[in-house]
Formats: sequence, C-alpha cells, structure tokens
Amino acid sequence: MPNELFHQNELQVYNTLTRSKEVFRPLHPPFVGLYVCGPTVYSEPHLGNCRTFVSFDVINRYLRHLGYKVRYVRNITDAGHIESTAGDAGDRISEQAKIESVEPMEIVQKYSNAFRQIMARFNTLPPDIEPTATGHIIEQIEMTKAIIESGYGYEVDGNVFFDVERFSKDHPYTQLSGRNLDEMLNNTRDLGGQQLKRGRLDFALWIKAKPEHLQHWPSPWGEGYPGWHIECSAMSTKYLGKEFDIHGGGLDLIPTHHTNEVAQSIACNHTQPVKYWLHTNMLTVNGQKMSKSLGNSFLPEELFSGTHPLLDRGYSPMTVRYFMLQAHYSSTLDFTNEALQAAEKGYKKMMSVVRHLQSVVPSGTVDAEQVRAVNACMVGMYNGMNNDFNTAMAFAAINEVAGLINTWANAGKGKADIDADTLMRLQETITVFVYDIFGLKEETAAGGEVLGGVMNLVIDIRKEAREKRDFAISDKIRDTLQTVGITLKDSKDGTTWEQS
RNA sequence: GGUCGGAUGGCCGAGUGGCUAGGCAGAGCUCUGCAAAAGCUCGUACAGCGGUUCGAAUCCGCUUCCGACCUCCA
Repeated sequence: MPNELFHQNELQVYNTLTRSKEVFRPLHPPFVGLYVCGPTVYSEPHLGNCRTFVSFDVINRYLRHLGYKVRYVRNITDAGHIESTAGDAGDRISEQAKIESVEPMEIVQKYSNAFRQIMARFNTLPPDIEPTATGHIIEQIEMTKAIIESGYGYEVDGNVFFDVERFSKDHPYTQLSGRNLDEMLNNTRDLGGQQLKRGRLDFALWIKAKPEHLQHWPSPWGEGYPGWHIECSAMSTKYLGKEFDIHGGGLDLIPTHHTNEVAQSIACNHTQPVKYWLHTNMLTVNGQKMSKSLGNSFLPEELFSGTHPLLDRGYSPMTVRYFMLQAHYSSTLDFTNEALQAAEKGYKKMMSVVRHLQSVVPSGTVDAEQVRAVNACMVGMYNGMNNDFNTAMAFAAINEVAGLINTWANAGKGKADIDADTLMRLQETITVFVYDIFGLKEETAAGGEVLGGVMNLVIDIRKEAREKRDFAISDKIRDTLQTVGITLKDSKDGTTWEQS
C-alpha cells in the first residue's frame, strides 16, 4: 500500500438518501458490498449508459486501492419487463426478438456480449458477480410472496402489485426522491390502463403473461414474468445481504426504480437495504440528456469510428474515458467535438507524463520547492478522490507537476532535483492512480519488437542524415512516417516516436 | 402543472466564505537546421438584482434562462 501518509483523510461520499456528504464507513469492514443497476440487454448500450459504468468502475477501483474487499455486483436485466399492465406495449426484449426473428434469449445473449465487449474497451473491471434476472426468477417469486405476506402486496387476476399507499403509511416511501407523496398521489396526470391497480402509484411485482409474450415462467399466480424493480431487490439481497453498503445507478432511476427497490426490500426484509446511495448524472448533447427516445444517443462504436453525423472524426476509448473522468460523476457532462478533442490531447499528455516519469532518476541535488510541489501533488490526488471520488480534482493535481516532470525528462536529461525517496513515491503514486484507479492505459500499440527494431534503425539513419545536415533525407523520413501515423519527437537526448 | 437540480473566462470543466483548480484553444518567448514535442509567461470568469458577513463564485431571498424526473431510460 503506497504512501500511507497521503491518504489519512477519510473518504467522503455524497449520499442521495441523506442529501449530504458523509464519511464512508462500511457496515462490515474491510468488506464493501457494491451494487450497480446494469443494462437491459435488448440493444447496444449508448454512451450515456457507459458513463455510469465507467464512473462506478473508478469507484470500485478506488475502494479496492484503499484496501477494501469489494464485492461488486452488477445485474443484467434479461427478462423483458414492462412496469405495469398499462398500455399495450410489449416488453422490449420480446419486441426485439420479433424484429430480429430470433429467440428472446438470443437477443439477450447478443447484447450481453456486446455490452461486455464495450465495457472491456473502456477498460472497466468486470463485476465480481453479474447476475441475470432470468437466472433468479425463483428468488423474485419468493420475495413477491414475502411482500404479499407482509401486507404490502396484492394479487389481481394473475398480477401482483405493490400497495404504495399502504406501505407509505408505515414507512417513508419518498425518502430517496424527496418528492411530496400527497402531490404524487393527487397528480391528475392520466396514465391510462390503470384499472387493475388499486392506487395510481402501485407498481407490478409480477405480471400475467399475455399470449404473445415470449418470456414467461410459472408462478403461484399463473404464467407470467417479474416486474422490473423486484429483480434488483432480490439479487442484491441474495449476494450482498439484507443490508449492504453502496447502491449505485443513474440518477434517472431515483424516483421510480430505486424508490421502489427500497420499498420492496423494506417490505420483505424489514430493514433499510442500503447505507449509501450514489447516483451518476446524465451525459448531455447540446444540453439535452442523451437518450434513445430523444434520438440523440451515440453508440460507442460510432464514437470510436467517427461515423456519427455529429462527429468530425473518431475518438479512442481511452480518450472518452479520460473525457468522462474530467468531470465529476454527479455533474452533467456535455458532449461536443471540441470537448473530445481537448480530452484527447489531455489524455495523451497525461500518458506521456507517466512514461517520462518512469525513467527519471535523482540528480543528487534537492530543490525544496520541487519537493514541496511533488508532495502537494500526491496529497492533491488523494484529497480529490477522497472528496466523493472527484477525479477532476485528482487530474488537476497531476497536471500541477506535469511541467516539472517533463522538465526533468527533457531539459534535465532524466534527472530530478528531489530526493530518491520522494521521487520513488511520486513514480509509484502517479502510476497507481493513472493505471489502477483512473483505469487509463496506453493505446498507442508499441507495435511489437519488429516495429521497435525498425524504428530504431530509421531513427538512427535520420540522426546520421541530420549530422551530415542532409535535411532532405531527414525531413523525408519524418514526414513520411507522419503520414502513416508515426510522430517523431526530437529532444536533446535523442528522438522518440509515438504511434497515433 | 408539481418536484428536484443547474447557470463559472473562446470551449470543456473543478471549486468544502478569505490563499481566486486543471485541460483545450489563443498570444509571446526559449529550445530547434526547420517543424513537432517540451518548458516559461499572459486571461482576475463566476446569469441578474438584493441581503447576511470584515470578506461570497461559495450562504439566504427574488428574477431570468436551462435541464432532469413525474411514462421506459444509466
């Protein structure tokens, strides 16, 4: 564990439940239970979805770095659900299966694979458990039965609903959303097709399958399928217990999904399920939330390749990851060409700084001001992350010493005017933060030994040409390499190259 | 309509009352055969109007604009 000195400060997290920043204290240290609502696998995830999972990836990584034994559970919603019997819309997985003329489970498999591939490209660590809704039908049925027994669930014609009004008389229902329950109950907005439910806020725990519905299972109430919210309650309880530490998701899930999750868990387990609720904000395009229904969503692939009409060109997965981490997870983040270009430069610069730092050695002299700056950087990185995982602040701390590191690497010919111990700690800390916590990695493929050998030769030839002042040859080498994406960088110590 | 949250320099974005991040873009300089890379210097911005305070981007009120949720949504 590096630099004990620098993370004495306690980790603070913003808890949606209490609407305040709190010191993070796990229920059963050193263990931490982390549950994040995963994707519904009926189509490819868009970039907004990815932001949430990238944010929680950093949270997961930082908790592990601090020494916690994290169990990270992220579900896959593969049981098509519609929230109530309202309307005639089918569930999305069945709809997509019909469109593609395949089995629902083929849809589920296809888009689960796609999701995992995308997450891997963003270099996110896989969850420790990735439970599926269809794999936990029994648990959901059992939980529904328990809720009925507790008096908060009722059956109507093969459907089971959660009685929100009754629940709210005994427990705070709107604690997470901060909404006024009476106003919600009296909202005159007509949602249609509510004839089966007793109350307008009631939601489905189990839904009777219509004949055309492809995914259905037997239950005490007949053939049907589970409501959306119950899967997360059932699976989080199963793998993390009746009470666990952190539950996360996008903030658009707060008023409905997470509110109902809490109600179900309390109804079944008689305890507040989650200690800290963490919510990520939305990715926006021109100030508007990115979403499929608005038609302004980007698929990751369109972004990487630059084929999306709003993009000038493509941006790599690590550029996008860096872009996302430049903002705090609880702020909206606006998606523009200019912002992506800035992120690309920033990402490359950060990686270059990390590379440069590796080969620096102590010069033998110690400059007190440089030592101070280096220590401030390390403190700053931890302070940023301890401040509700503020990656933007941590980035700034690194950039504060980036100039110093580059000066050592270039003008100082790889020598730093700080003591060996401080230099070693800086190298270790920055490496750990950039690679292990921010989850950034090199994308410019080293090209393998063959290319490396060729490049050494080419650079050597160019060096000889320059020494002979044959600039026609040396510039031809440089310019031609540039056209195939290899940039030469001259410095006093020689020439290095980079593949873009 | 109700509820909640925002408005920060050309752009993106931190910011826990006082030391006024950071990145990108731009200008100048250094280095360099030229360029690139790298380094140094340069921007006193916080929607508007009041108020609290010795002092507010930061707290309070009002106004304007924007967004999210209330229906599936990360």
